[in-house]
Amino acid sequence: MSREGLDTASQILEAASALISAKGGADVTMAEIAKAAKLSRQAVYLHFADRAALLVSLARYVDEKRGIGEEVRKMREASTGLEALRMVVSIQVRMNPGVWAVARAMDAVRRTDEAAERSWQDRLTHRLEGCREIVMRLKKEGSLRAGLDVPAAADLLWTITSLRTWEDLVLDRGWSTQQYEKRVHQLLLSTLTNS
Amino acid sequence: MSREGLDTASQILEAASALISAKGGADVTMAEIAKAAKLSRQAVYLHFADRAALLVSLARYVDEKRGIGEEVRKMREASTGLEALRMVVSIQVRMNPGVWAVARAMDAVRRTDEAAERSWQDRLTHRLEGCREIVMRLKKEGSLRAGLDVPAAADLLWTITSLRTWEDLVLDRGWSTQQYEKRVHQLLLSTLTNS
DNA sequence: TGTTATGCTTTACATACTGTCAAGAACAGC
DNA sequence: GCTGTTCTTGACAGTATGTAAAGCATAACA
Repeated sequence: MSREGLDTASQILEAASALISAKGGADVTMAEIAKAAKLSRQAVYLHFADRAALLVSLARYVDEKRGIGEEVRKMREASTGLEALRMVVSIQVRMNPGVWAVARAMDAVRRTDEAAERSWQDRLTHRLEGCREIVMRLKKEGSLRAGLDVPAAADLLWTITSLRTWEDLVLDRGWSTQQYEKRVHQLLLSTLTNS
Repeated sequence: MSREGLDTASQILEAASALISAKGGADVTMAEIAKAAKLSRQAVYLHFADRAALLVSLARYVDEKRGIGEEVRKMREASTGLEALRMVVSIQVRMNPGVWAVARAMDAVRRTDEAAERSWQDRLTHRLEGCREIVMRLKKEGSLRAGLDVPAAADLLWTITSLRTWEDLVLDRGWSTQQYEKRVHQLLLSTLTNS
């Protein structure tokens, strides 16, 4: 609780975030995290009930650090649905690199851990809600492609702009940031809109 | 090596496949697999060097059992690129339910295991090659959307028809098989073709 | 019929990680 | 100086992977 710097829990999350990003995977042990945070392994358990709880907090921490909330707020205030659509892709491009490794770690444990699964579903439905809003704006503005109902369009927007798709195209297929942004935007336009 | 039935390795893979499908995840231990195959845990290690080797073999086994090779062959012999495009989606619908759980298990271990990662990349590039063939047929037949180059189109086809997208839409978002088939086909048409 | 090779079992062990527990040190505020 | 909080140290139980060694059962072989 020193006046300068972060509290201990945040120090742990910071260290964990750095470690997971560096190793690029979920295979980070509690001992490694503790060491990186310059604490004993047991001290970590004084702040987080278990590994899953730490990861859940970590996901939230990484989001906040990246200022995702602010970005999403800006997107909501876009002048048109079409503009919001463009911004969604832009946000993915800027946020995903820093979020990816931690998200992978979450995804890996969520099958076996109840808390992680709930946290995952929270984030999932939250993003889905954002997609639904955009699609409804498109519809309201007459931009939504004919014969496409709102729920289906929202689901499509959601999966096309997912971290997984980004991972496929950028990390596996080696698309540059510019290529991803341009092509996925075009994909969304031809899929969801009548333009 | 009994005349009737499978050999021991196949018995193990069969048991592992059933277990992973039943539990729907990668959290299956070697002891559980052995028990399901009615063998001692050590006997499993007589047939597979380690857990990763077992999973790699398992992926191949599940593919063969489902007859994926035959399906892909049929798709290659489709009369037109547009027809092949329709068949890709159809294959996903029929194969993914039985392949999904095993693929999840593979995906989970591939970050930490070299053999699993190589096997994963093999399958990945193989499917990607199939996507490239289809896109080239589209181009040859003049169906490819204007301004879309072949590599980019192949990557898009590949990620849109991936197991992950299927998982997102069918398992997470609850799309029915018919909905997935129809909508994803439509998505591919409006994204990749000029129709 | 005896011998041998194969496939499997049993038991034990080394290693690594998670999570728990208890005793004590360091250090703050009062 | 006392007390409460935070952290450390060390130990422990439980579970998983993977290795090793000795023995058993059986089918093929001579």
